[in-house]
Amino acid sequence: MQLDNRKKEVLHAIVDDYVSTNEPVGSKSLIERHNFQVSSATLRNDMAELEHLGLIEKPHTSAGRIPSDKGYREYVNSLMTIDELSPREQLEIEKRIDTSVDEVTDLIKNATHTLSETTGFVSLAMSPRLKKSFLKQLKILMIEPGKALVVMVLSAGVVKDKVVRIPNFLSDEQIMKISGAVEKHLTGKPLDEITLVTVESAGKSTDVPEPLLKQVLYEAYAAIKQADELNIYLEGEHRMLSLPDFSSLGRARDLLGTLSDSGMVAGYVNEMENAAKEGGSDDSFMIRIGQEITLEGLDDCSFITATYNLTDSVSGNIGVIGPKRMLYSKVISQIDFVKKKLNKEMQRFT
Amino acid sequence: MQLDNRKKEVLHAIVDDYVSTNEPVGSKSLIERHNFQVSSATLRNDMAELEHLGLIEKPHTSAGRIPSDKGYREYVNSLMTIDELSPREQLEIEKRIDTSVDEVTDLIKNATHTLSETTGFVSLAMSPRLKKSFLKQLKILMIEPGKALVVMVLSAGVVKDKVVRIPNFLSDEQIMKISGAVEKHLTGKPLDEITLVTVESAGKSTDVPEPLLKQVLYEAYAAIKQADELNIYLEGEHRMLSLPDFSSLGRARDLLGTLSDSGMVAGYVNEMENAAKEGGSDDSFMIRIGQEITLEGLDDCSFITATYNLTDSVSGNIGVIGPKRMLYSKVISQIDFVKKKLNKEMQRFT
DNA sequence: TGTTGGCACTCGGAAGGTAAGAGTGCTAAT
DNA sequence: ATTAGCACTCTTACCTTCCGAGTGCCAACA
Repeated sequence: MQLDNRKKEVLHAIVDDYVSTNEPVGSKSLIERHNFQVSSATLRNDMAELEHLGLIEKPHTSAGRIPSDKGYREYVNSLMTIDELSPREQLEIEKRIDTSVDEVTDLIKNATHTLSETTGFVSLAMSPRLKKSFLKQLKILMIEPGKALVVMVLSAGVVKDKVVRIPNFLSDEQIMKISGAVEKHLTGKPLDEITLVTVESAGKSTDVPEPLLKQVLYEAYAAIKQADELNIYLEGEHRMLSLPDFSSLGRARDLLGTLSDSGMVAGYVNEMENAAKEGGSDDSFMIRIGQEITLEGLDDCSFITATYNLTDSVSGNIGVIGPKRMLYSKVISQIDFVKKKLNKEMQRFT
Repeated sequence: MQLDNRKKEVLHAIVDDYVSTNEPVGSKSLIERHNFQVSSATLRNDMAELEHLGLIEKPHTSAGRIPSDKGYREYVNSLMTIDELSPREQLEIEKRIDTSVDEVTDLIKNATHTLSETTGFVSLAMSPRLKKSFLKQLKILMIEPGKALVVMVLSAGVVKDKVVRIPNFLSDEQIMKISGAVEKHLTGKPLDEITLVTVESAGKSTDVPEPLLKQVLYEAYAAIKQADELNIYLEGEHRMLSLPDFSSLGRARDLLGTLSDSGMVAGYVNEMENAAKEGGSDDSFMIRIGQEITLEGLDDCSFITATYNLTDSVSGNIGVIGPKRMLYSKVISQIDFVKKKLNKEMQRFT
């Protein structure tokens, strides 16, 4: 995209003005508000050019221009500058995140909540991708005949457990034997390398009769697999209703309808993450604008996520879904700050 | 409320018509749609009377009448008849609730989801009130230096746990001692009878040095208290946006804003439950209509909940928040059916 | 070649005015 | 107690008009 400097400034100004006023911006008001040393007619020529390039568009013939998805994209990629949050703002966020929690999950939820409050948009976080973390402990505890609890401690400092059904007549002792054998064989293995076969071979060394053993091992395997399932935390959906961008009930309904299917959103975030990894983009933010988002009803939204790290190999995402008419630089620095705060606090757990 | 038969029929008809058409109903359309053996002028007189009694009201001078909160209340209390769901509908619900889950919590979530889908409204469920359930097992497991897991098995078939911090230099053995002592003293006690004092005295019999012991016991106590905290599950908030009753963005925003504070909703449900218990109402449904609801933004809603039972003494609530312009009898039978299904499936866990 | 002033043109939105329709309350008659 | 009739009210939809912001283009200019 080869734009001369003034055209860049014009696009920049249009985005800024439109974001702050929510009105299509015309050549005249552009002159009034910014210090362009040229006349409105000149800007009109520039704007016609920008429109030709698909960076801005007009809602109808006699209105000003608004940025197109492509225009926002250009703005985000090359035009905007991101500056740090002011100390005030930083303090505000630090005050909000409650870090006196005992589990990583709570910390993430807190961060998500804070992010939604500070941005005024929908925030979301994915639970850490635990596939790459390894098993530090695994215990099967007898709860009552027919019922046991599989407790797993993972390298990332996370504890997971699951109630499982076991054959009724297994004794406490037998369970302990199995538990010990499984733990011995699996400790140190990353979750994504543990398969049903691995688990079953781990149980071989016990003298528990075959079919019973097999059932317990299967349940243990299921518990392990459940441990690396991804959760998503979404917050502040209702805030979208306060934005003029969603003052049409139809849009709002489509948006919230889609967001209510959290599994679908989680899937999309995962796709984004994978695409970013493959694309080799070392940019720390993933940004999708408007129609770039393939989820239904998010045409007027932008999706911005960052990656937090629980350990070197275990990470997750945290970010925001807002109107595409947003203060990108501000929101990005807010996400960035929350992410950093999260990374720092997470060290306590690992 | 002494109403002659025809007036009752008129109110009944007005509610029915208004619920199904969402239009204020006038004397003429009332005649057309129902088999009143009198003229519209007579109905007009009756309606004037009903309005005088505060049971119906008109949005403006030249419109038909709509039921007031009091009118709905009369309808719900004395006018409507509740009939069972058709076999079709029953089947539909049974098909939807996935009962192949391992934990009570998942069952409740499933039921809530189903209820929202079948009614088309917001559904909600409270987790079981575990105060009255007693401790069957309590184990403190060492995870790593400074960190332990408190696992509790409750009489209601529920397993709860919490990661807690403990002094770094406590040994595995010491923790096991404490765990054993606490379990021995507390097993069989209902949760609401366990206090910090109880827990601390339970630890006396160990030979672990005082300040360390005290910290562990405190954490154990905190874990127990956390176990009986109430959770609320809310589903389908976005469905409200599809209802004509909330086609005004302002109303919709207020409603979803309030619902987003799940703690507040949970508190309200609890209040309702307590009020019902004190009132000695043996009615199995709690119904709040319009302004009867003290939560902000729910003026146009009705709140209907029923009580499910996990055990004799452990119960929770499940229900619906919908527009007050709803098919009460249908919704009530839907909730009733889901509740019964839930009660039945829960027996598996206890 | 890029910039500028000028001007005719377009279109959406606000304002105002009218007509239709549904429903009411009241009165007088049955 | 019930009914027919009628004047009155109020909302809604629809039309017309008008204003202003903004555009594109042209001819003149540096």
